[in-house]
Amino acid sequence: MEKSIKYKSHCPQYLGLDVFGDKWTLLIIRDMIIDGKRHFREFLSSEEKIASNILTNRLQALELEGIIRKESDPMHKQKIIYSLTEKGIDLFPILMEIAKWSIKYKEVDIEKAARANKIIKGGKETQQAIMKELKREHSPN
Amino acid sequence: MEKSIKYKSHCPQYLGLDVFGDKWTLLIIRDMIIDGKRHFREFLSSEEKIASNILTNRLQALELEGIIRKESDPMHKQKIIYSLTEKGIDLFPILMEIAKWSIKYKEVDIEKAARANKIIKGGKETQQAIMKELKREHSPN
DNA sequence: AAAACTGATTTCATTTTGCAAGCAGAAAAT
DNA sequence: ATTTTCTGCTTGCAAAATGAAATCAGTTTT
Repeated sequence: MEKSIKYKSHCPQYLGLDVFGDKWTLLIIRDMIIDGKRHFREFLSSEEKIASNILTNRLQALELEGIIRKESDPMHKQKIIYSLTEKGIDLFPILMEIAKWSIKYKEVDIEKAARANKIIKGGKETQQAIMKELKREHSPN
Repeated sequence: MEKSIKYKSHCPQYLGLDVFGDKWTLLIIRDMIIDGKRHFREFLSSEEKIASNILTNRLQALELEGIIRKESDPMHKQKIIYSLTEKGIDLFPILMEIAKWSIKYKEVDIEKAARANKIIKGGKETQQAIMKELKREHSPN
């Protein structure tokens, strides 16, 4: 993720990968979209075990990019709720295509594959319904 | 891309990102799929200017992963032709979803956006036709 | 008052990347 | 025939990113 240096190109794939082309960023988005995670410690506890400094760095970058939003939990002054913007929710189709490919070619956990396949077989409508629901869940305030 | 160490999880997104979750890998695939590039020097000449050692590294990893195939050019003994396997061609939908997102949120080159939008609007059929054609072009021998 | 939990920071070793130059071999040009 | 150019690829080294562990100051909970 570049700070705001000049872009190397204006190719659509490059511009996307410049934002989320690394090992962790899309996994954080996955945590939020698929697993409904919202707090720092939840992200830390994911199977892949991201380091806390990297997590902090990515959350900041994602907020700066306008993909997530930081809000303080009204119920717990010290807790911070991370939620997705529309820009973040729109990464969902990318996550699904990655899942599709992995299910075909890698040894994906059978339950997770089943869960993903349900959405894939549901087609565009199912996917849009999920995204619509996500937009409600993640709406500000 | 991990050598063959234990996977951190069997989550579909993680397993995919473990293969192509970096700045360069999908750009090489883009070069092959979108721009029809087949030779080392062609990849080197892309706008984003990948370093030659990184390129070598990624091409090796992609071959090891079974995403690309190396063949020597019968017309030019010293030239090597890199082509896509089915596993590589199946990354095309991911590239398209990334393009879709970038066109919506980033300053994508207008001509490249138009080219991508044509495919997007063509729907699943257009996409499948392109992939079928790619499979012919990239078939071994 | 102590303990546990919050998001984050610090330190430091390891790994990955970026950059520039250079390589041997093959083909093309002179 | 010999120089020049082109091929995929390597090397050396600096810079940046990552990983791991310990630690932090507040805030809740016990």
